[in-house]
Amino acid sequence: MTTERRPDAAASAGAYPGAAAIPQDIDWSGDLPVLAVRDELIAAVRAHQVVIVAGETGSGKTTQLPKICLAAGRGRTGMIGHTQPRRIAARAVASRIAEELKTQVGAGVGFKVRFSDQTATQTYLKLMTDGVLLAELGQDRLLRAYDTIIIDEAHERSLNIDFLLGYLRTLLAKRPDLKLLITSATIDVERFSRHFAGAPVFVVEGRSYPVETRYRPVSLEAAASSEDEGFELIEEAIPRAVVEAVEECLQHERAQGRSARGDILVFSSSEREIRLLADTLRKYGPPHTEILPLYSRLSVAEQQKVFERGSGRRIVIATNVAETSLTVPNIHYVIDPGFARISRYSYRSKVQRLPVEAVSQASANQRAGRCGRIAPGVCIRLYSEADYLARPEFTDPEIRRTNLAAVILQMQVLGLGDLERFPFLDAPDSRLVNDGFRLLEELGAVDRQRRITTLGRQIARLPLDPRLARMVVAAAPLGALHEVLVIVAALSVQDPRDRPHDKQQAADERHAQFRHPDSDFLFFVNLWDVLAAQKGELTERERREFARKHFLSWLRLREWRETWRQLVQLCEGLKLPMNREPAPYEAVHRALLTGLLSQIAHKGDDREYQAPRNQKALVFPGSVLARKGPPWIMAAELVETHRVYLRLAAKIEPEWAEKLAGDLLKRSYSEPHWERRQGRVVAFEQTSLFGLVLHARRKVNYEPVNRAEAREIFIRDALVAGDIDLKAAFFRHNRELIAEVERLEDKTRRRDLLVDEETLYAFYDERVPEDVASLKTFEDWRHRVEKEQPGHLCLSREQVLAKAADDGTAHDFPDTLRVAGHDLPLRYHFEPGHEADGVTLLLPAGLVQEVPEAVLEWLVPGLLGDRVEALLRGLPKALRRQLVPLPDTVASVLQELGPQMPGAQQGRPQGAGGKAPESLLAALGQALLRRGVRVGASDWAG
DNA sequence: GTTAGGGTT
Repeated sequence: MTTERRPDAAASAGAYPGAAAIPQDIDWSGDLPVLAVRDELIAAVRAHQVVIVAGETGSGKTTQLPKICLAAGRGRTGMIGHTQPRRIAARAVASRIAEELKTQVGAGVGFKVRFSDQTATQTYLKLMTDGVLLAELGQDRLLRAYDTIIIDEAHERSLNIDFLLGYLRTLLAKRPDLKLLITSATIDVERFSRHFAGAPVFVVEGRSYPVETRYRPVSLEAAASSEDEGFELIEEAIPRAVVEAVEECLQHERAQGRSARGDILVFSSSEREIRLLADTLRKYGPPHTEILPLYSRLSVAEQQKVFERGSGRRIVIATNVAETSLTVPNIHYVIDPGFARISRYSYRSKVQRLPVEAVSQASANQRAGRCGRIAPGVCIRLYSEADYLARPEFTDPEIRRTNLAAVILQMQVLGLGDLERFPFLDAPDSRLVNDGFRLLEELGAVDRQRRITTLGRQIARLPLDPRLARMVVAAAPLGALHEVLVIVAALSVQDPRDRPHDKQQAADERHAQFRHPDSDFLFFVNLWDVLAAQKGELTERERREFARKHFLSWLRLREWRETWRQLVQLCEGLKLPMNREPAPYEAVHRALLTGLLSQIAHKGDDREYQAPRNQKALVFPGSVLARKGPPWIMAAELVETHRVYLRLAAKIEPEWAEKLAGDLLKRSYSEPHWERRQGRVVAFEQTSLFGLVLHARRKVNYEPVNRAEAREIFIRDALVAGDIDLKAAFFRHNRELIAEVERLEDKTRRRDLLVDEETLYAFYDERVPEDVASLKTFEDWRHRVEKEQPGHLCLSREQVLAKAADDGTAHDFPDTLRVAGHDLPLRYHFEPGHEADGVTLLLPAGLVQEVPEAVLEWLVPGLLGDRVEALLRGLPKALRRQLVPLPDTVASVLQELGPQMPGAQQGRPQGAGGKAPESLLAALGQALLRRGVRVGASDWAG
């Protein structure tokens, strides 16, 4: 019986036992459109490496194609791998096909999704999510386990599907024996065909009922006066139009004379809009009608209501969850306002945006199709046909609007080379690619040259968003792996908290007991600890009851637990040690921060936070930090809806970010200056990360920052200016030398004797080594160098004097004046206008009477010239005219007056013995008289 | 003062 296929299977299958389990006779019963072209498809699969099958819902492609592949002889040298976008579909399809092939799920037909692998050695058809197939690439680069791959629902164009389609195109050449089938809704199938070298396309009709589309554009009158049209549209016009459309559906049904009621599906863009529509319909809609919201985050119990047939008419208001993921039963009418929230990652602001946008034609058609599954339906579009036709044909594929870090990292691990040259169906925007690389660099997963690092390989091994995986790797050395795994697992599944709209307060109160005042993340740890303690204590029934009472979704708790368990196993493989002791706040949050560096924020005015790249953001209202507003926080998500919200946040210290930031941290320095007390050059450092100032003004040692500049400042402000606590002979020597020259400058009333600072700077600059820029390094060096050359740093008089000093200086500017038998000190000061300008005789009080006025008039020889000139200039014009040129007169008069100065003749005591000193004015008068100019006593000015 | 929807080594 089995002999016919044995040679075929045994020849190449080797250890693959699945072939032996394939049934001989395939049951083709069932009235499915795809079966009409069964034989052509079988022939096509045999003849071509790639076949594209386009068909709408009800065509039977999903269940029949694997059977067609079997009939074409596939599944003989490897399994038929069949992917689905969603886990639930993979399971469901597996069980339907298993039934048709009269085998058990987990035997001939199996499935593999996260947390559940129901395949066996004899499995020849394996259903799986596309993510699982991608993950298997890590172990099985050529996908040797399969001889046929079916990529189902390729039109959904998720990141996974686009990556697979690109990869498979490169794989086909290396695996000529591999067959590939791609199924899609009947949209854009030519694209798929072109991508795979003109693969044949089979279009199979759908088994659905006709849908009449009616266009009922929303009246914008109400919105016309408003400033924000979009807001008005949702607030006023759409609910009104929905009420009218519901009325139209009921009229249509009455006109049809249908016996059974048909339900109405209304598409909506957000939970908020669903509430609004629900309220409006309850108020103004038809009576005796059940209004049911439907969205993914709704509790299971509330979602379940949609699937339980009630007796009355129902209007289901749903998000896009009803477009592809869930099939709402008994829908005869669809009302489509034509909007949806579309995720768009902004590479500019690094923020995930969720703008409400007009949906594509493809999406609108998919929505309309939802009412043609059981009977002819009516779809009322709340926009015009022209509007519809003006819309883009297809929704942008995910690869065009998402952060690409994870894909890039996977491609690096798989060694797929240049992402720009990878055969994607749609090439990702190069700016998104660059941004993805930037994030990986921020995480340390790639280096500056964009090569994957060891850390990057660890991150890639964890089935997590790269940011979350980074946290896990960081946690172990910080002794916080337990806490971080609990948190990361929670962050990668849906939030287990239920918050029913009518019991929000009760839910919040129940959740509050697990809260931590500073961290939304520790909520998960606190909850985890309580749940973990129950495991040995309570029965599952009691634990379910606990979850229900505390508004926790049992399903999502399970996902959390299973994710955690998977991560724990992987961490063992990565040799990351688990901490037994509870980790302190700081350790946990430092680990988390490694993944969230670009999602920190600083408190600004009001409640607003300053997020990276000059963005304003608000803490999400559900956060424990929403009211508190600590100065620095980090957030697991930065999402823009009405505003930019920081979701799941915790208080941090900016220093943590500073330490982690590495090369990302920008440092700038200001006001470098010498500090005598510290004996070094310091400056104010400002650190910033992504434009956020972490520390504005921190005094730091400037030497390691800029040694050359610090050294210059040290020489200039410490050594040259002398502002340094230095007990050194050279220093005293140099200081004295300089002081002496400065005194000379005062005496001679000039400022050009002392060499300028540049010269002194040059002196030290030449001698002080380049690595000396502080008191300590200077002294260490000096002690060494002075052992060899004691005078190495001593200035000479010549080095300090700018000009050769006049030898007569000591005579012309004596340091003392002998008066009445005493040598009294003279003080010179050069500062015109100052009280002490000129020369000052320091006279003890007791001697005041003994000093003749005349002595003081003469000053000192060096100043006599100035004094005489000033006196001559002060003469009346008539007299002065006779003395021109004045400088000549001064010079010749000085020749005569010099010897007459008191004390001019050495050894002759002034004012003692001999005649009393002559007054300067009298002597000058005599000298002028000898030149024929008579000056009266009254001619001298003041 | 409130988040479209999927998926995983």
